[in-house]
Amino acid sequence: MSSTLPTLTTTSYAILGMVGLRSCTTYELGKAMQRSFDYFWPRARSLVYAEVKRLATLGLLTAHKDFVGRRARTTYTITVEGRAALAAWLNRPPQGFALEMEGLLRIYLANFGTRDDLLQALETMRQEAITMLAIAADFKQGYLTGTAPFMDQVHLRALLNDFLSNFAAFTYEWAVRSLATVSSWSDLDPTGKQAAALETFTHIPPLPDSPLDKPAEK
Amino acid sequence: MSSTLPTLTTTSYAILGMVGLRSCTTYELGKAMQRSFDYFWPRARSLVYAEVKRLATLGLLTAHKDFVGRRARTTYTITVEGRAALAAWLNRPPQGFALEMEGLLRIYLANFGTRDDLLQALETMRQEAITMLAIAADFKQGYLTGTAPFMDQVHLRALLNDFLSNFAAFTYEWAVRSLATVSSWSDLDPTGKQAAALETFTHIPPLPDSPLDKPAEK
DNA sequence: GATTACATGTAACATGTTACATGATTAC
DNA sequence: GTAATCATGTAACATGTTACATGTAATC
Repeated sequence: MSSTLPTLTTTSYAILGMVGLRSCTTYELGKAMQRSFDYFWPRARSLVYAEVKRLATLGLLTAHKDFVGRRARTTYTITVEGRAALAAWLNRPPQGFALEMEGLLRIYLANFGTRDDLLQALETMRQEAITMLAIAADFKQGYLTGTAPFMDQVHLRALLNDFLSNFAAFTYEWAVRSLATVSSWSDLDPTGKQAAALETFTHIPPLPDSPLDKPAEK
Repeated sequence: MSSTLPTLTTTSYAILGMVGLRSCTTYELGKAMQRSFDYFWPRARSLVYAEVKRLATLGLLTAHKDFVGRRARTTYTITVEGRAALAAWLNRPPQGFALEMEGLLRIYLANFGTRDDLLQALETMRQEAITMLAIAADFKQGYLTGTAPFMDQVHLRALLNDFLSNFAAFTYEWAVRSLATVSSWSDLDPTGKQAAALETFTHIPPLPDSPLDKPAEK
């Protein structure tokens, strides 16, 4: 025991953890992944197949094969070693986040295109925020009516939903006010737009003035 | 002219656009990329070298070689075709966004670890938000004092900074309130925590009730 | 003149995605 | 019984990262 594992990726732990919550087939896993992780750890369904096999090889999952007609399928269950690996991972500090937003890149480079291009990009982002809000509302519904899976995890899921729904709401509001600003322009020429823009910089939220427990410098 | 280009990636356009803003060497490009794109299109510096060559081969950039001592270096400049390619790209709707946040995954799987693990993860996220706020504050400073590069783009950069600084502020506040919640627990056991959690679901922001201009369905 | 930091790149590798293939089940 | 959709997977490919290698300038 306690041999050092070949380094697993975050995705490995994500999958290991999902199986830990409930034994399931690879297919269910792929589905659940999309339902649950899409907004904070998005991965293609096809990844699951390879990863789950690797985890089984490492002894972190056990595979149970059965048949539907003549077609095989595999159900995976977490092992004691799997739980230990998860616990060890959770004890290490998390990686930083990454945000990829082509829409923002388009703002950065907007002056190579037109005002209408920019409006279009902003509108697309607004639509996405709406989609995300709708999904968050669904989750809310599920938990409030008690029909959501893993009701015993509400206290944790609530933290997540707080983040995700407010992220969506914030994005929505930003898109709306940006659309208003750009709509008020007749083109993307800087002339006459600087003063108002500089003014908005004064509204950006200040640094928190009393860090709760900033770790001591060494 | 107008031959269809072999499909360029978003990263290609990001690089093409940076060169468009100002001709520069590959090294400067790598630096600038990190300074500018890190929070909405993060990529490793080493990518630039390969990509810039490809763009030159396609005729979207021109390369100018000169020497520092006996060592060659290359300065790139955008071509007319490069500008056209950028404009065409800006006219297409942007890809959706992707958020990758290991910290949120750890919340999802928190019950495989301890309360302290979770507090640690939240604290790491709070620190990251602080870092991001500090960077946003620097940009603000640069623009307000007029020392920032590309001052003529303030009207666009202001939209970006609005997003990024508010995203950071939002994340900071979420981390603080989540830390408070988890601190009030003695462990991660669900017992006695559900009611309060369900209550928070009632606070999630509602869907906007009058979409501005939801595109007509077909 | 040795050490360190800046500048310029390459190669090997890791990770992830798209497109396809094909069996089983359901709806008509 | 045939079309559509669900379930299960594989292989080829695209993209991106880490680690290294090495020249040049700055500093002391």
